[in-house]
Parts: sequence; C-alpha cells; structure tokens
Amino acid sequence: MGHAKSLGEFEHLLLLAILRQGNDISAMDVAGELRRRAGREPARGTMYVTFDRLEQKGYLSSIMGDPTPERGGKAKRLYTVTPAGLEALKRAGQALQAMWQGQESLLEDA
Amino acid sequence: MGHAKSLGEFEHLLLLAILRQGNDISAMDVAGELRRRAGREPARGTMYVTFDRLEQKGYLSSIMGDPTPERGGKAKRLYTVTPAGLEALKRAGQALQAMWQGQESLLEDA
DNA sequence: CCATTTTGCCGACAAAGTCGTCTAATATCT
DNA sequence: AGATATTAGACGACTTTGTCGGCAAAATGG
Repeated sequence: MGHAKSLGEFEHLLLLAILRQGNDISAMDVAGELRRRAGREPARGTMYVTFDRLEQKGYLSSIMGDPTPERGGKAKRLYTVTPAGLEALKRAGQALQAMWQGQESLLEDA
Repeated sequence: MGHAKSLGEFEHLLLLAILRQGNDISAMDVAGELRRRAGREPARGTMYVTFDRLEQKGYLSSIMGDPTPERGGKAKRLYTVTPAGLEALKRAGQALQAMWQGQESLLEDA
C-alpha cells in the first residue's frame, strides 16, 4: 500500500542529503551537505519542520543521540531514511529523470 | 541579477514538459506529456494556476493561438519557456543532479 | 552561578500544489 | 437558427510545503 505522494523539492533534497551521509545523521550535518552540494542555506527551523513532516509521512525515522563533550554539545536527534522514504525518493527521481532525458545539455556550461 | 528562487517540483516538471514539446505549446499538450512521461494526472486547474505563476515569475510567456476546426476547438493559449525560465530550470536541475550523484543505483530495478 | 554555545521546537506566514466548478468559445446536429 | 456537445480557460477554496525568527533546553567554560 505504498503512497502515491510526490515529494516537494526541499524534501527531495533533504532525503538525498541524509542518504549520502549514511544513517543516524544529525540535522546540522544534513544542512552542511545541503550547503556544500546544493548551494542551499536552510535556516534551522526549515530543517526541523521538514524533518518532522517527513517523519510523519513515514519517510524517515529518528532517535535521540547522546550529548557530546563540546561547548554546548547538547544531544542531537539522529535521522535515517526508511524504506518508504527510499521508495518516495525513487518515484520522484524517476519522474524527474524521465523529463530531463534528452535535455541534459541545459545543465552544461556556465 | 538572476533570481535565486528555486522551483517547486511541479513547476520544474511543467517547464521541462514545455521544453521537450517545443515552443508555443498548449496546456493540454503539456498535460499529455506529463501524463505519459512523469505519470502525473494533473487537473486542468492545476495546469493553469501553475502556468500563471510561472508566467508571473517571468519563467514563461504566452500568446493566444487561433481557433482550430474541431468540435469545441476554442483558441488555445500557447506557452514558451523564457531565458529566465531556462536559467531557473538549470539551477534546479544542477542542485538535484549534485545530490543524486552517486545514488543512481536507487533509480534502477523495479 | 552566569555567560556562551549548540541543538531542538514552536508559531506565524508565504509559496506552491490541487481540485472542482463556472464560463466562454466553437463546432455539429436537427 | 437554436439546442447541444465539446474543448479551453479562469476562479475560488483549501491543503501541503517552504521558510524564518525567536524561545527554551542542555551542555561546557570561566
């Protein structure tokens, strides 16, 4: 009974960012990946709200980690993409891929 | 002075659909492309609202065509992606591409 | 303790997505 | 011509996503 819902753009990027960082990754690390790779500058609130919504849809799960011994090293919430999340990502990616097919030249040059 | 705005998912797909149909294409033809390639079933209202917004952002332009000699062949509005639209598409595509890089295996198999 | 830092959450609001329905323009049937 | 069917387009309402700023909690360093 897989949903047929499609991902919003930021949700799409977020899921991908978690994926490429591996499991049990923290919000700020995900933000870093988004900054480096996608050129985004998401505010903290943006991250958490999106995480919440994605978790509610069952596309990711989270657990609280342990505090770390640094200044302000509060325990972080660690996120992981679920199988349903992978499915959603796959659907969204395939649609985009199908539409981009043959238009790749647009991505090249400056 | 390029905008830094990012495209929503449907806007992204829509722009791509126009592009691969060539210029001066009608809403219903775009819908057809979306149906075939991306597996979407957009309602008519969905199409026009999105066209309007995209046009307002300067990402596409439109002109009224002529009536066609078919039953109910009312004049259609014909859409074309603008240079700014291409830019936006490029930005959005590059971000997604950067994030998908190395995760392509997800798209394969059923 | 108090200041500082890092993380997480909440509230508010803007932007995008989606649908159903009403109206206009056209062609066809009788 | 008038009625009817058909196609396109606009509107209004509402849901979902995107985005921020600021507050509270947890932790460390002086």
